[in-house]
Amino acid sequence: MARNVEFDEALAIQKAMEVFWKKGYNATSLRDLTDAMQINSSSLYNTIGDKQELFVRCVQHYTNIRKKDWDLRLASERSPLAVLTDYIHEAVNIIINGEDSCMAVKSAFEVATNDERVKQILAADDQRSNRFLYDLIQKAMDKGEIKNDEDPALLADYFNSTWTGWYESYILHKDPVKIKRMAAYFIKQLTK
Amino acid sequence: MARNVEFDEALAIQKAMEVFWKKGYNATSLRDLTDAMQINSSSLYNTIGDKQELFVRCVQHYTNIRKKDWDLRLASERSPLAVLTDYIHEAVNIIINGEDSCMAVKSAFEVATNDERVKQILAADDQRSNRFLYDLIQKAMDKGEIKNDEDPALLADYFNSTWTGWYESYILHKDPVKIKRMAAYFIKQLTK
DNA sequence: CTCATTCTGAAACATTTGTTTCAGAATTAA
DNA sequence: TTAATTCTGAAACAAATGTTTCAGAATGAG
Repeated sequence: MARNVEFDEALAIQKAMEVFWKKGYNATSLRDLTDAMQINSSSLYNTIGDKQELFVRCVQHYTNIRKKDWDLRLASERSPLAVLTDYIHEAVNIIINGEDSCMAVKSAFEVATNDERVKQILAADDQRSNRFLYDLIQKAMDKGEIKNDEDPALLADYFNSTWTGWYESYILHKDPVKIKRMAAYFIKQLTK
Repeated sequence: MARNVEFDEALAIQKAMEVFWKKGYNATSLRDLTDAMQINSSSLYNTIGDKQELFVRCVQHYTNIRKKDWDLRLASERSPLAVLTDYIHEAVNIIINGEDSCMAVKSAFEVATNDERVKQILAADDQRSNRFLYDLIQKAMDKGEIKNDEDPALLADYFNSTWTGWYESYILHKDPVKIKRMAAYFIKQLTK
């Protein structure tokens, strides 16, 4: 037959994702992308497609990574509450030390309103995040690690939406203490 | 001397703000703006300045409106808790019925990371929002309307960052019940 | 090796972008 | 009215945008 694709598509998607993550969809040009991916635009259009398609693939990639992380944590042998508090502390560290906000959050506000496919991917991702919290809360309640006088689904919903505001706060104020105090209050609410 | 500016600048800013609000900064073109403002680009550049400057003015305008609303509510004769719960219910209605998410939130994620002036304006706005909540919580505690076993500043921080996630949730799931249930839990936490 | 097929690189594409130019219309103070 | 000044409209600007084209290099099957 004929020759195969020369570049590593997975790596190229990873590189493109990093650019989209940092600059956002609309502020990223095709040149920015092909520079980072180290491929020619003709190769891009031959294999992946146009800018929108590439973005969809990048968001997919981003949410896949998150999914793997949640699955790994859920499979842990440790106590549900410990897994949950660890997760929260690591989330705080990512907010405080990360170079950019969560790509899912940024994309929800910039792109999801106009692109149905992106919205679907992010909605599914949010649902998994929700489910992750729900499972941990439920298990922690069963084990008596936290009080069970509240609907775990409601708590999962509520806590799941809480992170987003922490990102915004850190963008505006760059105050690590603020985030840490909110996280501490968050955990205290669960356990007390 | 010479002739005066023909167009109503305040109205033009309002119109520009609506476009930026809906489409975001980067997805809005100068043509989009001049069409909505009904002025020629030469007039725009002569009076207000370039696209960035116009955006700054629009964000300013947006946050000014919010400030007025908070001041009005704080001046109310009603009980602090009633003012607070009313505010929350109205916020929920805006999320559920509004055509777009909060412009301050959208701009924080899309622009504030790259534009120092926008960041400053939004940080100041966030501080006022915080202060608004703090004052109400403090007053409600003094009046014994809510329990006072928690630092009001922490509560204000925490609650202030909570809204943002509700917007994201509504973009992704368009589920009014979800938002209402979170708001109810929110109020319950305060009062119980 | 041959040859059909597929990929790549560089250039070109038409649009759209944000911004500027400038002649002429409009205005105001004298 | 005059004259100095400032605004407006239409057109033009270079640069950047997303996308396509195509000749030739690379590849794998026979």
